[in-house]
Amino acid sequence: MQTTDISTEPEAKVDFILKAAQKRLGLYGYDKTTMQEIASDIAMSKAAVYYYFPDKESLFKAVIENEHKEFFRLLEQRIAELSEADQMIVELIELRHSLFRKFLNLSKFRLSDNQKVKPLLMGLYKRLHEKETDILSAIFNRGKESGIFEFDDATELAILFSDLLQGIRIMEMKRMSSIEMTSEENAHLIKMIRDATALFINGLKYNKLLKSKI
Amino acid sequence: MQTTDISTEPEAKVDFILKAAQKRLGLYGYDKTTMQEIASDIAMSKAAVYYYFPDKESLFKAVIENEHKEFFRLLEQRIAELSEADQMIVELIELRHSLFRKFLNLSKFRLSDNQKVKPLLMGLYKRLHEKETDILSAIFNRGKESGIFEFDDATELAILFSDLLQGIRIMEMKRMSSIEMTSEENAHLIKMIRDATALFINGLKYNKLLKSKI
DNA sequence: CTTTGACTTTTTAAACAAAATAGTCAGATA
DNA sequence: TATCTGACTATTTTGTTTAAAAAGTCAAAG
Repeated sequence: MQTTDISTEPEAKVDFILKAAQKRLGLYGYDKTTMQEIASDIAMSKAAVYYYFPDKESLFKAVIENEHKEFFRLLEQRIAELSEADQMIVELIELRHSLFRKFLNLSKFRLSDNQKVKPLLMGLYKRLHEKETDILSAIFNRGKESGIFEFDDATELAILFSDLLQGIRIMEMKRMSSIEMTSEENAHLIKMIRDATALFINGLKYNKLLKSKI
Repeated sequence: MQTTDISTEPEAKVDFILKAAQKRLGLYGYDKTTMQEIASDIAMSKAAVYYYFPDKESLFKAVIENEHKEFFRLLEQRIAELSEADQMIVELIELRHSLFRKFLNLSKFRLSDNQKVKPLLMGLYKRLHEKETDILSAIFNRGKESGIFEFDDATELAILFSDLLQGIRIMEMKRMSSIEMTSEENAHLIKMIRDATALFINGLKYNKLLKSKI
């Protein structure tokens, strides 16, 4: 878990700690990583870590927020390169899946479900979900304007789609043998997500055809 | 919780116990109902209940299997009265939703998640899921034959649809304020299920249109 | 064949002690 | 001054024992 040498710039040090924390968090989850371990990974004392972050919760919150920010940055960049709404949705689910994989253990909050951390994770997930549905709404509306989709309420539709994807993830995780996700399991999950997405998109297109014929 | 008088027929006595157990199970879940309570509810001694059922697990297993049997009996009866595949699917999700509501506390296995009961519940859920996907497969195939649906693999499709519905239920439950489900929450859940189903069906119809045009 | 009260066994819950980890701080270092 | 550390305290988690509750058994009775 030892990472390369420590940067001396003040700003970069924070990033350095974040990166170390991210590794542990992604692999073992909140409860199973100690502040001492993170400090040791980057050859710092625990107290030094506390110099940059007031407490464990803040550190992990920063890690997750960082990751979410990166997700949305990448997503908006990729979407900007596309013109059709259906392609944008496909791009979104692919990127969203990598984010999910990165924080697999966080999603598996059955084990190590510290009652104190739950509100934090819930809050962060809620924000992610909200921003995701905002972007989805915008994409759906774009599809409506360009004349390939038809529906009533873009926000409701976005929430439904987002829930549906999360639901598929949860169901597939329940089937998983151990804590870890094998590559077969991952392949199956991403296939289900793609299939569901394709059907969903086609449903919206069918709605459009129905309306056009009237 | 006192139920009316006890039947004296030997066969009916089993049903009587099952009914009493069902009430408790549906309301409080496995861990929070004792054999003594069930016995008291129907003015029997605990030992008498044990005369009919070897242990607690068998009793509750019988309760759930009973309910599943009833669900499939009703479902097949209703389906037989319909001619179109899309209508059948709608009928299925409505009936399935009432079954879900009946055993809400069982689904909420966060609280009172006795590690010993989980395998039992998992096994029973698996069987329900399998039979449900079998029926769904048959319906999808019927829709394909009658020329309104198009897809590759009916079984995969059925599993996807069933997972997707269960996922929506789980997501909605996570949003629920307390243990109980308010009528607003129920209304929202059934709306999401209906919307998702409608889109799913339309997706299959769009696939058919695409194929026809080629 | 069915039921029961009294019984034993197993499981859950409470209380407490021990170990691990989070978080603090005065002083060192550069 | 800003950064860092070892040694410290406070809190949380874990393990252990004990008491209470619930599961499960059985000889005897109706």
